[in-house]
Amino acid sequence: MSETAQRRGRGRRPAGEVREGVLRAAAGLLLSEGIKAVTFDRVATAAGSSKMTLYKWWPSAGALAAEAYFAHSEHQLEFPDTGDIRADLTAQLCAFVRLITHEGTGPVLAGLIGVAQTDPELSAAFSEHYSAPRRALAVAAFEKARDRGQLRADIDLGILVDQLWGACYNRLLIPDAPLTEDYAVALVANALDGAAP
Amino acid sequence: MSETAQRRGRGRRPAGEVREGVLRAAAGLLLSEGIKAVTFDRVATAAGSSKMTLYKWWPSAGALAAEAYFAHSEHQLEFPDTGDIRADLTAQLCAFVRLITHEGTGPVLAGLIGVAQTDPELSAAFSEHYSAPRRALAVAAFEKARDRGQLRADIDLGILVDQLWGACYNRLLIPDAPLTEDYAVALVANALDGAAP
DNA sequence: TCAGCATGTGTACTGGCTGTCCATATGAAG
DNA sequence: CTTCATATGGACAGCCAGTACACATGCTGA
Repeated sequence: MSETAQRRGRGRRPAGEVREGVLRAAAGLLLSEGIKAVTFDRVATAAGSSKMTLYKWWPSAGALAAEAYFAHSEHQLEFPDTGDIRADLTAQLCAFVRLITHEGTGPVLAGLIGVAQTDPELSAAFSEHYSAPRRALAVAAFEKARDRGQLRADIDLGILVDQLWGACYNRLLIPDAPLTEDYAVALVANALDGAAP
Repeated sequence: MSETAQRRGRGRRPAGEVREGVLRAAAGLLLSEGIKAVTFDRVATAAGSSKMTLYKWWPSAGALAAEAYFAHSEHQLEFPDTGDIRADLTAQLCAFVRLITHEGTGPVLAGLIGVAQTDPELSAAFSEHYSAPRRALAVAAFEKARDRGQLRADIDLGILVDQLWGACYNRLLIPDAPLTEDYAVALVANALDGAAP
């Protein structure tokens, strides 16, 4: 698991080397045992490093977990753009549902969001490196669709993001109802066509 | 703060009396210092009780916090029913937004949902006593509206719940965009009328 | 090439929280 | 009133966060 368990002794080590080892160890713990396992103590032990080093570089265990997650899983950010917003949205949202219903990803993502509620540093890192860029990308795609005349000009595109991805996050975080690809398909239809007759 | 700090000595005490004191102490900690302050240790100390007692009655500190929250704040469950689903929804969602943007409620609710991601007992309690009943109530209101012809017959009403309340929860838990009453109004319009031209 | 320094690193320690064991005071049953 | 079952409380070990201090090593200047 941790191939660099033997310490090299005290003193200074190349920063990048230790940093990479710590992130690898954190990612390993995060993916195998969940967010609760990502503590400074355990990561330091697994990386053959010292807690003091981690405290110097990361403000909280949650922030470390977030960086490890983002570095480990460079998920695709590109938004398909075939010119048909309905098809593009359906494809993108189905892919998103597949991602967050995957056993190794959904709980980890949910755990990160969960800890973010009481860890401001993790919250900031999550927003900066994950949620905000993805929101911006979706809004940009919506703007192009609106310019093509596929979306009404008078609606707030940010709201549309919440109605689609936010709805999925809701079923991930508050699992009172199932989260399936059929759900994603129906979600797109609902959002575009409306619920009124 | 805790008027019953003096212990009555060892031995058995009336269960209801202790239980109520514990819940009061837990609610106090939850509302004043947040979910992180609701630990078995601190609640037991504040209630003048013993940790062992808490372990016997609650499976986790999160479950205790949830029960304290639900018992302390018996939020209104009634759904307005004036016959106009658009007006009723707007009123209900605005009230919801007011509730979760209130300084003393929003962070607490977000904290509970956050901890629920890694606390199965809290997750179950939250679903059973909070989210599921509210979802059922909303779906019931939607069914009445649909029978009145105010909603299309072919849509999944559960999805509509996610698109409205889920969108709000999304802005509560992943605060990349502001959460206002204007937002709630626009949300209802979007959900009912759709985003397509 | 080598010495000195600044910097990052490791050890040790305190304090808080979790989860459990065991003695015991008390409410309830007979 | 006596006896018993049971809830209660104190104590304890283990894990983790966060900090203070000693020190080895990579870098810089001569």
